Amino acid sequence: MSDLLERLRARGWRMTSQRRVVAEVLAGDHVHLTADEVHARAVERLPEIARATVYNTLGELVALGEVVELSTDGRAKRYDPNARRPHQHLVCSNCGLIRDVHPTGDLLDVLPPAQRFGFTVSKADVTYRGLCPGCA
Amino acid sequence: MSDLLERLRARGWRMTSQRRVVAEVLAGDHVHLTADEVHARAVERLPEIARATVYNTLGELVALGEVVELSTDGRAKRYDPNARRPHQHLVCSNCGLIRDVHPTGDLLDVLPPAQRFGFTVSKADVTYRGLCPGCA
DNA sequence: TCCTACGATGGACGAAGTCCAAGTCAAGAA
DNA sequence: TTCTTGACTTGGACTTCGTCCATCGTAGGA
Repeated sequence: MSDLLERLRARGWRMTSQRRVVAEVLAGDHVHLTADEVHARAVERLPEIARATVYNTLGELVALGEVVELSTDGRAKRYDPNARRPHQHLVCSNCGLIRDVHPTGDLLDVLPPAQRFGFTVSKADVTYRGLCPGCA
Repeated sequence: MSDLLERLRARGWRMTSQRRVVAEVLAGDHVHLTADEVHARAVERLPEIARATVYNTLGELVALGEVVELSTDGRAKRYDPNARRPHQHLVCSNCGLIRDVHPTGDLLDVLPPAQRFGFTVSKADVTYRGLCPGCA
């Protein structure tokens, strides 16, 4: 994750304790926290950090392409730090557990030209749904 | 759409003017209205209809499998009456236009067992993103 | 060390959705 | 047809998630 901080600094990001803490909270695989969860964990390390700062920082990380935003359930958006390797998501319909998955092949290939209605299609976001081992 | 009303009645739905109006507002293809849009159109036909009633009715239609709920942008949920024929969605990244599309093949096939983490995967929701003819 | 523009703060605000107590009415019973 | 009743509707308060903004603080260059 420190390479993330390096990349951000290289792009002219002013490094503050708040931004560092948010970036650290997001470290890891299969991490899909809501903004409030990020804030709660950030507060443990930096008690004064404001909710608005977390929202601002998450928005910037998304704009920089370092984090992807997902809304799998229509409730709070979740933030996924694994943005550098494209992937999709597998969600448990019962408990909400989310895993990053890598389908084989190109998902755009299965959408024939006649089904594109003249759109220039550039990506496909897939949410696989089912039951996780614990809920099945 | 009147067959929808028949199906609902057959399932023991008490038919009220409010429910009828909501069902009528949702008629058609490529319809993807938000709850507030449904309410606005319902009010044109039945001025006293309450927002809560629209939410209740939409929730019931979803529970009955007659309407699918989608959240393509993390903002308000949208309601798609074309629930009887499985399909996916193609969304314009610029203006938000949504079309129903039918990809070829089974989208579950491209997720290898090793990528399922023990989940029982039952469906795949796909959002294709790109630019519509008007925005390209 | 000093400056200053960029970032953080926190409280108000807004959008989307839920909840609930009280009133209304669809549809079966008589 | 009228009666009855439980299901449905109403509207306003409330919750959650997120944004905005005026003011304050500070990272990092001079």
